[in-house]
Amino acid sequence: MSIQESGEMYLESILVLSGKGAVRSIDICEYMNYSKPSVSRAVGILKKDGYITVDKSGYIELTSSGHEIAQKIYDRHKLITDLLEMLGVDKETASEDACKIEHHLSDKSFEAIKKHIENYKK
Amino acid sequence: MSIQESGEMYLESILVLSGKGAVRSIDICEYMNYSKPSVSRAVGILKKDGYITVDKSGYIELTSSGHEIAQKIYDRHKLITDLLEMLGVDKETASEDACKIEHHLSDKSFEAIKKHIENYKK
DNA sequence: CTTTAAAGTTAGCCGAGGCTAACTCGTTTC
DNA sequence: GAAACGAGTTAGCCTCGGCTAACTTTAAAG
Repeated sequence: MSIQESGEMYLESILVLSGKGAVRSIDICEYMNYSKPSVSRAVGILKKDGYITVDKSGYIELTSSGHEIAQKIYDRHKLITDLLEMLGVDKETASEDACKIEHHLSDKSFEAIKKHIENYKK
Repeated sequence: MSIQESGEMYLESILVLSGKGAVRSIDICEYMNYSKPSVSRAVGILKKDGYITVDKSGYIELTSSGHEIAQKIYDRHKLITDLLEMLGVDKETASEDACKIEHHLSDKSFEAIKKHIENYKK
């Protein structure tokens, strides 16, 4: 089965947490504010589908396909946040909106916004 | 219970269909490409929650609260489509993306984009 | 060594929101 | 007036993705 929106959120969270050290399920629980069983199941699915690996000690790492998705979503998150902030939206609202929108932006729209922001910065 | 994303889609569809004549459940089925039972249940919920009225013949109308939500979502749809088209995205992709993003844009971001587009047009 | 605490899993509930199959009901058509 | 068709409903299935309760397992602390 192809990845769902919730799966994208988990992968993105793992990517973010990876930047701060080793990642276990419990870290995902705290970060996403989900219960242990919810995270346990999600981790099992992501593992089964080859998006992450989990070692004997419970440490989680993104595979290349998992990393690809996580990075794609994270890039969208940053881009949308930047766009909204450029338009005068406060950081917090921009990030909240980006969090939900990031899953729904096509590649075409992503590229268009990116080009626009790059031009604007010049 | 407060309205869900799917409820917003139904209300928006009813608004759009209203512009083309009277609206029955079967019209919503065709427009949204959903089965009759799915639409029947959704219509029942929207009615129960006071977003629409359904007369003895099955004709559906938005109440003021239903219309408010439908219009809000439709306005977001148009705004996002406009924004993406301004950035060079083709009409079809812009509309598809807008369809999904429209449910996730805060009032703040909506207003910011609106102001930006208005300035740009001048 | 035993107790405790932290991490993870298993079992099973729930709501949302799709679906099909099969029924009802009203109108049209022969 | 009987058959057929169109619209809507009822019953019930399924997946997704949260949840709690309760269990296991491992490691730390006394």
